[in-house]
Amino acid sequence: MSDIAKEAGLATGTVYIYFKNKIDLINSLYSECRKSSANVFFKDFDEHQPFKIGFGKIVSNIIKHRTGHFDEAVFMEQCNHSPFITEATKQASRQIMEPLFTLIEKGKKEQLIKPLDTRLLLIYMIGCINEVIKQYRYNHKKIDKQLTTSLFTLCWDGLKL
Amino acid sequence: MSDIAKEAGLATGTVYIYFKNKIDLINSLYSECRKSSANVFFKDFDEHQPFKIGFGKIVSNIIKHRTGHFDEAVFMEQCNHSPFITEATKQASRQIMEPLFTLIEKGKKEQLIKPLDTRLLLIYMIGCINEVIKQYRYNHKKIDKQLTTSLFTLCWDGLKL
Amino acid sequence: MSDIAKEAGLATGTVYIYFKNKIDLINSLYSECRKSSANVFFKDFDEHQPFKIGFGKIVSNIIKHRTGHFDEAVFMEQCNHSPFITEATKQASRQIMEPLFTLIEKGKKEQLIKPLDTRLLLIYMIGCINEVIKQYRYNHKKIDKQLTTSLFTLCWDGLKL
Amino acid sequence: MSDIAKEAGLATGTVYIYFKNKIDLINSLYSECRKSSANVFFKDFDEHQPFKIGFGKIVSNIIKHRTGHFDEAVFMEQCNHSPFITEATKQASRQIMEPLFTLIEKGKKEQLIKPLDTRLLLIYMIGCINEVIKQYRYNHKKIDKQLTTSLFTLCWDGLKL
DNA sequence: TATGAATGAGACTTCATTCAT
DNA sequence: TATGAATGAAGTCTCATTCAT
Repeated sequence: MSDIAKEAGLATGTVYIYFKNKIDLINSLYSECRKSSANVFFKDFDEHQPFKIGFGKIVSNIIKHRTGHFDEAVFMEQCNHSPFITEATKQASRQIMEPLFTLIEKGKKEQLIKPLDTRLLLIYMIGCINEVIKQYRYNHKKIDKQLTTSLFTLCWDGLKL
Repeated sequence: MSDIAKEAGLATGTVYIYFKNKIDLINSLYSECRKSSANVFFKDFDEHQPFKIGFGKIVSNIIKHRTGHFDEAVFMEQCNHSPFITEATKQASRQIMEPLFTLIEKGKKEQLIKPLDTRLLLIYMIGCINEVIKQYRYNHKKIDKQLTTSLFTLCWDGLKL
Repeated sequence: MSDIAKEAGLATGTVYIYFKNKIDLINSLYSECRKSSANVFFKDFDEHQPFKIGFGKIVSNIIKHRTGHFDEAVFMEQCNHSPFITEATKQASRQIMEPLFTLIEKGKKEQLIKPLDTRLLLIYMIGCINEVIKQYRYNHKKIDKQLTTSLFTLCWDGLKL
Repeated sequence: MSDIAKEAGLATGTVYIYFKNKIDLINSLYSECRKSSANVFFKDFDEHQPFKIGFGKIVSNIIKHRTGHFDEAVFMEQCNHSPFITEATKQASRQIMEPLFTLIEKGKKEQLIKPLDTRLLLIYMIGCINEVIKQYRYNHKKIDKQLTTSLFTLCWDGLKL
C-alpha cells in the first residue's frame, strides 16, 4: 500500500480516503483492468462486417492488449485465483464479457462456429491467446505479425465448424 | 513457512533442515510438481499407436492432471510469474517437456500437424487445456467426459493440417 | 531491536522508520558516540595555554568520559571489531580525531613529545587510559583523583622526550 | 555451537558430551587462551637477568602473542565484557597473571619502576601494548621491529622511576 | 482531503539444546 | 561416545492500517 501511495505521489494514509482497504483497492483495480481490456478487445470492431473479419479483428485486439498491457494481464490472472476478489467483482467482470458472448453466438447462428457451449468456446479462444503471449513473454520471444497470423489460424481452425 | 511446518507436523525450525530457505523450498516443490505432471502426461502412452490416438491420450492425461491436481497446476502457474523460481529450475523444467516436443515434431513429420513453430504448437495445446480447466474450476462447472471430448476437438482442429 | 524499541517507548516497527535496519542503527549510534566523546575530550581545552597544561586537561577529559560514559566506551570498543561498522563510518570517525592529531604534532614541534609516528603516540595515549579505566571498572576499583594523577604521569612520561 | 562442532569434525550433539553448554565451552576456551597467553609471555624469560632485559623480553613476548594470536586476543577482550564468563573463571585468570605481578614488584623493589599500585602498572603495561597492536591490525598497518622498539620505549618510559 | 509517524501482528530465519538411536 | 533430526524461543524485519494534526 505504501508503495502504491508513493507511486501516486500521496501519503500512505491518503490512499485510505479513496479505498477502504487493500482488498477494496485490488477489487477496484481489477474491475478497471477488466473494463479497459474489454474496451481494447472491441476497438475498431464493426459488427456489420463479415463474421470472420470481425472475429479476426478481435483476436488481433486481444493479442495487442496482452502484449501492450502485459502487467495488467498478469495482474488479472493472479486475481482470478485470489481470495481478495469478491463474488460481486467477479459477477460484474463476467457481464463485461457479454459482447464477446454475443459474438460467438452469432458465429454459431451463421454455422461458422462449432455448436458447443458458448462459454467453453470463449474461454478456449481467450485462453489460448493468453497462454501463448504469456509464455512468449516469459521466454523473451518476439511477438510479431507472423505470430499473430499463426495464432489466429490455430484459434480459428479450432473454433470453426 | 510456519503453516507448512504445521501441515507437516513439524516445528518451524525443522523445515530449515530440509530446505535452505523459502525460495529453496518453493523451487524444490515446483520441480517436483513439474516432474510429476510430466509423468502423468505420458501415462499409458504408447508411441507405436497411430499419432492421433496417442495425441488424444495425452490431451486426456493433461486434462486429468489439471483436474486431479488442480492446486499443483495453480501453484505452478503462479510460480511462472514469480521472482522465486531460479533460472536453473526453469531450465530443468523445460527439459522435462522434451518428450512432448518430440511428439509434436512427429505429428509434423507425418503431415498431420500444421508446420508451425513446435514450441508455439505446444504452448497452444497445453495452454488452451489449462485455461479451460482453470476457468471451469473457478466457475464451479462440471468437468466431464463431454468436456474432454469437446476440448480435444477444439485442440485437435486447431493443430491439424 | 525490540529491546531498544521498548526502551524508547515505541513499537518494534517504529524503529524502522528512523533506521533502515539494525546495522544502520548501530552505525548511527556509533557515530554519535564518537562525536560526543570527541566533544568531551576537548571540553574547556584552551590551545593558548602551555602544552603540558592543555595535554593534562585532555587526559583528564578522556578519563572523565570513559568513567562517566562507560557503556558508550564499551559499545565503541565492541564496534571496532564488528562487521557491522561500515568503512564510511570508520572514515568519518577517524576525521573526528583530527584535533588530537594536531595536538600531538604541536607537542612534537615544541620538542616536548617523542619524535615517533603521531598515530602511534595517539593510540598509545588513548589506549592506555581506556584499558586502565576498563579494567578498574571490571574489577570494581575506585577511579579517583589519585588514579587520574598516576595515569597522567604514566602517560606523560611515556610520551615526553 | 554447530559451527564449532563442524570445525571439530563432530556432530552437534557430541559437543555437549565435552561441554555442558555454550557458557561452559566459552569459559573453558577463555581459560585455555589465558593460560596459553601467559605461557607465551614468559617464554625464554630468565629471572636472573637484569630487570630491564627481562622486562624487555616480556614486552616483546606480549607483542608477539597479540600479533600471532590476534583472534585469541580479540576473543579474550570480548569475554572481559561478557555475561558469559563466570566469577570463578575470572578469579583463575587473575591468578595466572601472578608472575607478572611479581615481576613489577621486583622492579619497584629495585627502584627502577614507579612506586604506584602494582595492578595499575600492570594494566597500563599490558593495556597500552594491546591497544596499539589492536589498532594497528584494524588499520592494516605493519607491525615490525621498529614498532616493537618504539612501543617498548613508550611503555618503559611510562613505568620507570 | 492530506499527512506520515506509530502500531503490532506475523513473516522468515537462526541457534542452543535435547533425545532416540 | 557419537549422531543429527527435531525443537521452539527469540531475533530481525515488513506491511496493512490507524489517528492526531
